Amino acid sequence: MQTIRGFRDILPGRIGLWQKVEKEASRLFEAFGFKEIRIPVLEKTELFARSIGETTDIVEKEMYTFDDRKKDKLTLRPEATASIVRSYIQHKMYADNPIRKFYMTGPMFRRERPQKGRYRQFYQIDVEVFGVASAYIDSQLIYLLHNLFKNLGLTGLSAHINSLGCPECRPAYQKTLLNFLEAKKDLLCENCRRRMSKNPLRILDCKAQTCQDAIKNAPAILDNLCDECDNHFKIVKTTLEKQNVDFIVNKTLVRGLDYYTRTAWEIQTTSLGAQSAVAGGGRYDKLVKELGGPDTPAIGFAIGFDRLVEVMEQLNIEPLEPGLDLFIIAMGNEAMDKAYHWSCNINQNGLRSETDFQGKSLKSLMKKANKLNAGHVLIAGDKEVKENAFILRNMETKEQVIINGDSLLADLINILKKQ
RNA sequence: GUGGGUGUAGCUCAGUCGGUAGAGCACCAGGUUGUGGCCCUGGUGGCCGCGGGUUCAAAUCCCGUCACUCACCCCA
Repeated sequence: MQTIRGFRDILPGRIGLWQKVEKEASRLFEAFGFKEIRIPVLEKTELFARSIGETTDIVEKEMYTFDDRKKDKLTLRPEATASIVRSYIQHKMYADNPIRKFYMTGPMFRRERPQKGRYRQFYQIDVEVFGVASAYIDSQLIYLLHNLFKNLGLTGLSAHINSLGCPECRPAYQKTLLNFLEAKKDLLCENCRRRMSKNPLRILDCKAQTCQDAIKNAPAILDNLCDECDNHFKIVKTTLEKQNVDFIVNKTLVRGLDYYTRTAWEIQTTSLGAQSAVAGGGRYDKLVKELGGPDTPAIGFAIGFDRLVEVMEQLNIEPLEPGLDLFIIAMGNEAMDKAYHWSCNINQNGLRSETDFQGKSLKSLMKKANKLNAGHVLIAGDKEVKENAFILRNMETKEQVIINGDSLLADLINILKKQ
């Protein structure tokens, strides 16, 4: 038996970086006033089809969709935004306070061909803000990402930003773009010719060299924004500059989901081959209304957790690896019984301790203590039990002290807490 | 979905012309009857990814399949 394609176990030996990220992310997000939200892994297919877009690759061919026993069409979530919007609307969160700031972490599912940094079950750290139209929040989210990555010790990342306009200016721009493309139609790849009718903006993002050449002088949405969008984007840029967040304005950054408006961005890395996006986000001012809620501006981003961890591994960033405060070596039945109760008691006091019940030799248990990275070892053999005096060894300095059995727990906890 | 590469011990890998499997690390034990990291000695550990075919004989050649991996596509 083995995991199915594109699915994987993340074992304890490699969990340190995951925990480090989770800890720092929730600390930072909470500081900025975000609240954790937890949502289901399974939703009605319709939710994703309507929000992500019927003609996107995700909905067309990447979702895990099936009929449940009552013939409802269900889908394992391919992303989190749709579900959070659904939740916001379902619980009428807009009623008593339309401004909501959420974060969450969890698995997403897309049936793509796996490769480096891309799995069929992958994890995202997701942040969403509802009810704030101001460009400052766009800037703040990018700032937040920048800081999270900086705090985690990441280097070599770059933020690409763009504006996709809004329903005021995008239709006119699309017409301009289509006019331009019509003349170049024969030069475009098959895929892009298909895109012309469905989502012409995406052609700008095509990686095919022939398409890149063909659209070199294509009109950019950035040059065709309405005044409000233009102003919005300017505030995002100047705010980032003031906070010393480096960014690159990338006119061809389009992003694959239909719901984005105005600001869109991506954090890219060069260390994962073709999978360059470590995080991506954007504004989606029309989605809440489209899904049946009140007209509410919204914006969010997602971090590719798996990718982030892989980048951290490449940079040799230290994982979170709590050592052991005390390893108790017990030899003989009576000692083992004592060791068991001591260990439980010490753990209740917030210290980390372990003991071994296999009845092995002192030497092999010392080796084990060493491997567990124990700060101290308590030695309890027949002799110590008989004399009611136990040996506490500091594994780093090799100093040993005798601890009387009567006050052992209190003394131990005292010594260990000082470390 | 398309194309390439790779599957041998827990891990990293070697294995010649087809002759039934090896190293380093890890693990266990001993060297030290009760003291870790270094060192030395020994030991455990293999359906050679799985299934089929060719052959007297297959880790080795052929076909299929599963998985991993890289690129395309797309995205996080």
